[in-house]
Amino acid sequence: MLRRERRATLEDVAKEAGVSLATASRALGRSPLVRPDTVARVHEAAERLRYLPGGAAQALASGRTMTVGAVVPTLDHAIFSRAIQAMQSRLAEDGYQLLLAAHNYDLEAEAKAVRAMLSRGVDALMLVGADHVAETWELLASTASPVALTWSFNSHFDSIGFDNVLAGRLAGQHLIARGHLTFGMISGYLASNDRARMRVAGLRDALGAAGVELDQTRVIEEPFSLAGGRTGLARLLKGPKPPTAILCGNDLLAAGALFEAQSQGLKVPEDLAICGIDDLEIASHVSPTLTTVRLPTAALGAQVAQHLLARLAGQAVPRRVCLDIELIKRNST
Amino acid sequence: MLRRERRATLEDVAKEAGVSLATASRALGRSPLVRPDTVARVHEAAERLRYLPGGAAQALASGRTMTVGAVVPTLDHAIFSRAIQAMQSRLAEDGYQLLLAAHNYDLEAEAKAVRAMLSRGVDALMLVGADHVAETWELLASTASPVALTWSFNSHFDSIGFDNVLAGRLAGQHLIARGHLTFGMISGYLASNDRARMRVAGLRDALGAAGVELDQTRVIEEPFSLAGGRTGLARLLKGPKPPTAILCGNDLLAAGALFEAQSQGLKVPEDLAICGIDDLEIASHVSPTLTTVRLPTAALGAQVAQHLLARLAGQAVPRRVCLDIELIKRNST
DNA sequence: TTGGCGAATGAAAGCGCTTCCATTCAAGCT
DNA sequence: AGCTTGAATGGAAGCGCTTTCATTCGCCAA
Repeated sequence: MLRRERRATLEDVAKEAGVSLATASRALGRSPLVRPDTVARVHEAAERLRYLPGGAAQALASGRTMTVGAVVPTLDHAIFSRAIQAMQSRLAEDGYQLLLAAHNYDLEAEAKAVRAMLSRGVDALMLVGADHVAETWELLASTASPVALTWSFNSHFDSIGFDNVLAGRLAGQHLIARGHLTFGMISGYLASNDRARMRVAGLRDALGAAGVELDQTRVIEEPFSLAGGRTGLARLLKGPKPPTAILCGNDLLAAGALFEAQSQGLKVPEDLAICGIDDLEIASHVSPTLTTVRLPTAALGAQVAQHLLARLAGQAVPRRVCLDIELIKRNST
Repeated sequence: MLRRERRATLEDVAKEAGVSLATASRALGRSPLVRPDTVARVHEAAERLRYLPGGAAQALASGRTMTVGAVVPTLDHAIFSRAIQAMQSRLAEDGYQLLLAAHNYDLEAEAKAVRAMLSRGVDALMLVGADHVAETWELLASTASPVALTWSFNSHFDSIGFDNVLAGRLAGQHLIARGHLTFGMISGYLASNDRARMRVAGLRDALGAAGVELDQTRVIEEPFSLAGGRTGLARLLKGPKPPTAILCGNDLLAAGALFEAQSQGLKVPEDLAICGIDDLEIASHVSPTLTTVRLPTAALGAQVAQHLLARLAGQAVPRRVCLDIELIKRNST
């Protein structure tokens, strides 16, 4: 049953339909210069031969690959996988494919991925954050393809993201308003992650405005996970004068902290207030439900796709899009 | 600062290095037929010109795209995003890129994605499950690229997965052993999802062996999410003679069911035993911790990549790989 | 009838690589 | 010295498309 015949080419189709290569190409490529009945003949021929266009040849001849690249830190966080999912659906609507790479917060690996994608050929590219090594910046600067930076902002490239400082600040103001005076923060690793650093800065900002200091030793770095949240809180509680309110870099950390607090016998929010960032599904299902700052990540993904698509279509687009974020007050604070 | 010079081509590099096109190509392509000092000269020239190979041309000339495609139902479940993440890392090690598409359990969309990838050009392809429309099967049968089906098995294509029936059966046997007699199952949607159907079958199997029936009305279909688990359990409890033990199609449903049980004042596991499938991180952090069947999804992803890579390298590989799964007993049963 | 024009089609030139084949040259033999 | 041999290199033919430019043809106005 193996068919060893070589894959049909456009030339075969043209022959089968009794037209020239050029006409066949135009007929399949929705060009307006072909008579409708010719278009039909060519399509039938293509169908009959089970013709599949050869992407490599198309790309070489046209200069377009119909592919968009995305380079993210990881897919292991719902945040990114959801954004990617949304982005891919939107791209697919316009016939674009998605080339994906994750670098696990290794910026050298990121540079390699960007280089590979640019070499491989992508019509546009999205990256996360504004923390990149020099090689990455050079690569981005020298490519002709549209580039979108996401999650945070940068003045040299189109950026679509949210105000991460504000996220920290909203949480901080809320906690201050609740009367807390001793704070802690459980963050992801700060190196290679400008988003995380900005959230800390935002919290510090809000506290500062109320005359409260956030001691550096009270900012704990842990992996973005439930386990990270648990050990993070455990570390915080071990110190002198444990905080009565903590902000977590994301909801996974927050949920982990919540579980740890409960297993240490602390009442949330009475003994300890916990605030997250992201608004993952889990935030509204744990008890107490989790106060958090909602980040519209699916929308982010869709917008990035939309933005890139528009640029590819030659349309004018804003160089900077800042999506709204919002504090969701629930019962953990 | 914009550089409008057209991107350097291999010909430019060859000229710069004072060698022929052929030699330049060989020098950059780790061919053994070039003198080391020539290789060095060419590399320096490439560096100097900031040469990036043109993927389209490489693909057209060599017939290899250095790209592997993956088509998954969704990235919104940790299960898939983790597998994809692992797969991508492994592929990257060998210089392959990952083209990704999600179809949201829409098998027609899946066929479109497969067609697009095959057309675009992928050297190998991975799909999830063995539920596919005719067009997909035809496409897979007529391509020369290696194909791997994952999660479940199929005799016509290489398959890498686990025994989903066994997953259901392990859970069922465990619950039976705990003395339960009235069961329910909260599953994802069964249409377009052979994995889900097999898990139900496995449970039914185990119960049957103990002389217990699983009524069809006790198999609830809900979206794979915490919310789905909640409403699923709520529906189950509303019926006559509510179950004392339930199996959930995945851990998200199980955690949701657990939250719902607790908010309805049921004690788990005393009043109700809950068992999940997947062993997500959350399973070991909720209280009571969740009994579940561990599926090695990250390993799955890595193995798929490994398998495809081996086939691309012309090595012999098993046509069927069944990964071990294991019941993890915790405190929810 | 003839010239002119636009619509539809065809011929052919690449796109930037890989790779087969031919060529060159130095070293190792007899 | 003359010949074989193998290593290193160059020449050139594609890979399968898109797109520019030229050509053909029918039709209308003159």
